[in-house]
Amino acid sequence: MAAVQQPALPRTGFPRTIFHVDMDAFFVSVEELYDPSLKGKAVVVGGQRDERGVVSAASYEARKFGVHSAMPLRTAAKQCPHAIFVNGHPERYRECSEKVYKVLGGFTPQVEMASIDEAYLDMTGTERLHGPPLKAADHLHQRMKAETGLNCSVGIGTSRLIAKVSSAQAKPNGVLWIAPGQEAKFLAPLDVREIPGVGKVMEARLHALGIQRVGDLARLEEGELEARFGKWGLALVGKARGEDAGGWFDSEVGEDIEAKSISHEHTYNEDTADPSQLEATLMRLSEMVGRRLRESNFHAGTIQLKLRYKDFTTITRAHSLPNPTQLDTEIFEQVRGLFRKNWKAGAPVRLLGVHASSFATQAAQIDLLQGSRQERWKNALAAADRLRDKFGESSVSLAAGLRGGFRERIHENPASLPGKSKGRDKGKST
DNA sequence: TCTGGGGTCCTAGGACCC
DNA sequence: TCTGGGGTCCTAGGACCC
Repeated sequence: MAAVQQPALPRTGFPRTIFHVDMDAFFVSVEELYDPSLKGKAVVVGGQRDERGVVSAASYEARKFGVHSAMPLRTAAKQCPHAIFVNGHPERYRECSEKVYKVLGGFTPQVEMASIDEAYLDMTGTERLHGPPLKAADHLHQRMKAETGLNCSVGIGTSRLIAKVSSAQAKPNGVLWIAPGQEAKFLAPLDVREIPGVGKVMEARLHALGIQRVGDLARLEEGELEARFGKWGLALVGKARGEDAGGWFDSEVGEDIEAKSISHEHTYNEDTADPSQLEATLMRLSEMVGRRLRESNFHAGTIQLKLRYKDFTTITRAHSLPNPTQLDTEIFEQVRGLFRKNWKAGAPVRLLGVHASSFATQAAQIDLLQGSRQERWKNALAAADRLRDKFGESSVSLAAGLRGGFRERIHENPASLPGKSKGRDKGKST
């Protein structure tokens, strides 16, 4: 009997079991591992009390005094004068984050670090191995503490959204499981601000409509939300029901996502209008960006300058390159050109940034290596399209995709081929 | 209060092409 | 000669997240 191919179940056809694991006061906890005398005290990580900068993380003790992340350090010092201020140590956090990742990998291969201190796990179908969700989470909790010395909170639900929101409710050091079917009921009493993606601005706009809690969203019609908030409004309706509506939230847990940009920026401790100092900073930032491009083997097609003046007005100016680059000198040349064209000479500068994006795909990189072939290919493909326009879809065919190399053929007119591809017919050629 | 640094995604307008 | 409409790329700015 022939095997019957089962149609893939739609994603919504059965409930997934998603864990969101969020480390508690991560930076502070890591600092405590290095200096146990900090335990139980008001600790602020991010810099010294008189520095220009913001709080990266605050201990629960410091939070009692209103200190929270993103608050200016100087404000934190006023609110909580007895707090201990600690500089951040990114290497330590990265190292601990790797340990966290290893622990999580012991539970499922489908682990996705969403940032340095939080991860999503797809635990669907692991019950035979790990038991029911709450038991698995309890086990995870213990293993995490034993192997990293750190506490975490775990949210469990049928979507990333529910897992994320429930881990926040579980803090600190707790576990919260939202049973399938209970999503909307769980969300309804929460402030709209608890929904990931609703920030200060969206919150204010929703409040202006009389919407304070997630449950209030149900009172508005979908059409009205879409009219007011566009694409976002529609997604919001889904979110209020606990669905992973739209964008990144919809992706499978553990899918590899490539970086889309690399940037570095610097805020001066004191504003400066000295051109040589400013350009020296741009050089340094360009080198940092270039190094990371080469590490990741990316070539950037667009280079962007960021410039913030004393009064905090900020401009960005971008330029796209004909040939994507990963070289410090080329990055610097571009960004210096943008700087010279756009800086109001003499105006004190607070921040400079260098940003690289539009990374070349592998195919485009091959094009690049082969110099003018790129141009001829583009012309050939454009010619094929024009033929199609004139004579119909079947008049021209491209024999193979880019994957196998440059094997395309324009059947009707082989002479127009831009060069020949030799060998390497089968298999990947990258 | 006086506002870091690293990212992602979205919107909107203009250029350009078909 | 005038007109329109869609698609894509580029640029600038801003909301949001950790």
